[in-house]
Amino acid sequence: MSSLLKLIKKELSRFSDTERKIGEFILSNPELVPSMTTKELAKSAEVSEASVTRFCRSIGINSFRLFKMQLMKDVTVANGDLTTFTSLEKKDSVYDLFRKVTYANQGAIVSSLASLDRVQLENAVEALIKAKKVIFYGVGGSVTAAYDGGYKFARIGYQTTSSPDFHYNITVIPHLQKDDVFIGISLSGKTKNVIELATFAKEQGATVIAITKMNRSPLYKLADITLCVPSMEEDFRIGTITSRMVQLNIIDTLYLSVFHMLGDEVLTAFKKAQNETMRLRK
Amino acid sequence: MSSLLKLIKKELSRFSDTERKIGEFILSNPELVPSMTTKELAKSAEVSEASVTRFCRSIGINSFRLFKMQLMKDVTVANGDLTTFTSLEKKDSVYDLFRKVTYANQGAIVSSLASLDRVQLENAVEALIKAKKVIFYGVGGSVTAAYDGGYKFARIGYQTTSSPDFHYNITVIPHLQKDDVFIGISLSGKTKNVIELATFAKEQGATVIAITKMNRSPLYKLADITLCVPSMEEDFRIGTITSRMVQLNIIDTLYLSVFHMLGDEVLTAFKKAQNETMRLRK
DNA sequence: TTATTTTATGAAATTTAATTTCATAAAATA
DNA sequence: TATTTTATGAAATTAAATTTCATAAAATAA
Repeated sequence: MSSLLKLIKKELSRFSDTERKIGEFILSNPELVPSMTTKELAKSAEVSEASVTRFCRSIGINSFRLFKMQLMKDVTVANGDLTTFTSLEKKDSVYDLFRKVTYANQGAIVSSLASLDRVQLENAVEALIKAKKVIFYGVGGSVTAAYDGGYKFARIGYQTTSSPDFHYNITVIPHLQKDDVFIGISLSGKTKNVIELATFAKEQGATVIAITKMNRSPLYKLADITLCVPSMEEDFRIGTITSRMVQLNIIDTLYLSVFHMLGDEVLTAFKKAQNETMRLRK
Repeated sequence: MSSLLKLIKKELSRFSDTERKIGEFILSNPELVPSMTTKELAKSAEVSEASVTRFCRSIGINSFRLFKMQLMKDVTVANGDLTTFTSLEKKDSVYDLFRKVTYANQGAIVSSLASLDRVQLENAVEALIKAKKVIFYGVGGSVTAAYDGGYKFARIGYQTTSSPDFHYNITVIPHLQKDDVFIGISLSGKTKNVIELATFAKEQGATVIAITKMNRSPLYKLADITLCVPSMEEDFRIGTITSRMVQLNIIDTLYLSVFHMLGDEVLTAFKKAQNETMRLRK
């Protein structure tokens, strides 16, 4: 079964009556939905059109159109043999696991196409262009993405910090200026430390960007700009793995966009660093 | 190449100027089109919206919406051969860049299916199972992967280090025992610091695992076990980005495999940590 | 060559689809 | 029991795709 259908099935219990009607219709007619309109689906599931639109948001996908795309992709891939992904089995060989992880990571990255909002992304890039200092903050599994962001943006001339140390960050945040940026990374959006520092950064006048799931979490509400990652937990072990990939994919995009926009000035410095690396290698 | 793209290519000569503009844009950006509107595509190909609609008819598909569906299906399935690689253009919008990065990352991950050797992978997992201490070491862009590895393996009870500090590592390596593991991460396999520490670790009797490109680099030759990442650098900016994803995908696999094999004993500790995280969140 | 018809195209109008707003009723909380 | 929050559908709005219509260029006929 496709990852999207699995997700719906899992969330079914959390849904309201209306949402459940929609979810159940989709689960029993997955191949029909990609070519339906909101109106048709609304009629079939006996709900309003508005509820269909809302349903998509509720499972972390930005629009009905993207939802259909995602669903179709899932259905297509599952049929095409690639590696019909079922969660981990006792008897899996190491190589089986490799294929499953690869497949899951790939799927997660692709599905971020559906969760990330275009306007929010544009706003984030704009905010970063204006900033001098950027703080990346995440804890636990999100430290990797924070670290990666800090490294990348330092390379193109930003003052960055990306320490997971809460208290260190408290000493740094007061130095943020009006146009500077705080990027809080938390899958759930409920991580206390992240929320506290984000709030603190906002008080200093910095722009707060959140990289988190699309739910009504505190971090989500608090942030000026929200970059949403898809919520997809296949196997609980794989779940935590794939979310990191998606965070990194977003960081990559921010970096590349800023790089792209800053253009030549950065490029010179970049090339200089590259040459020096080459030289040291000899 | 997908059947739809093939068709367009074949018909190209028959097309009018306007149709050719559209066809050419689609051929050079197949991964972008499925999420574009007629307006966007019209603008990109420098034609009118009406012409986009007509183009679809002209190649025998009844509506633009169906055309996109078809194309997406094709692109998804055809993913095996990602030889036609995206490069960045001056006029790319932020969202274009996002789509390209996503596509590139996804492609890189999938292509690691081809570069990673099954036996080497099995050997690596076996070595890790036997180890108590694991050192992850990479510099520059590879620090992210090293850090991630350190974090993951610590979670399942290993003694790990993953500092990019060369001298710190020199003080740690002498404590490695016979079955311990040193994982050196370097895309080129030529990074001096990594080679030196790997050599040092090997002298202590540790097993050296390299995550690197498949070339005859010093690191490649020196390592006991080599986990190869595909070498694919189209655009030099995207190149450095995607390589990190592949490294992480391999780390993920190692982690998951070891987790899988260690089984229940680790699981208990894992759950304990998970519960505590939940509790602290409140 | 010149007049007439056909074809290709973009601008504007129309139709269709999706989303948002707003009012209301139900549920949760104080 | 009063107040706030949440969930929902109807209606309004916005966005996307298609069709119509006018025009200019090419093809054909006189």
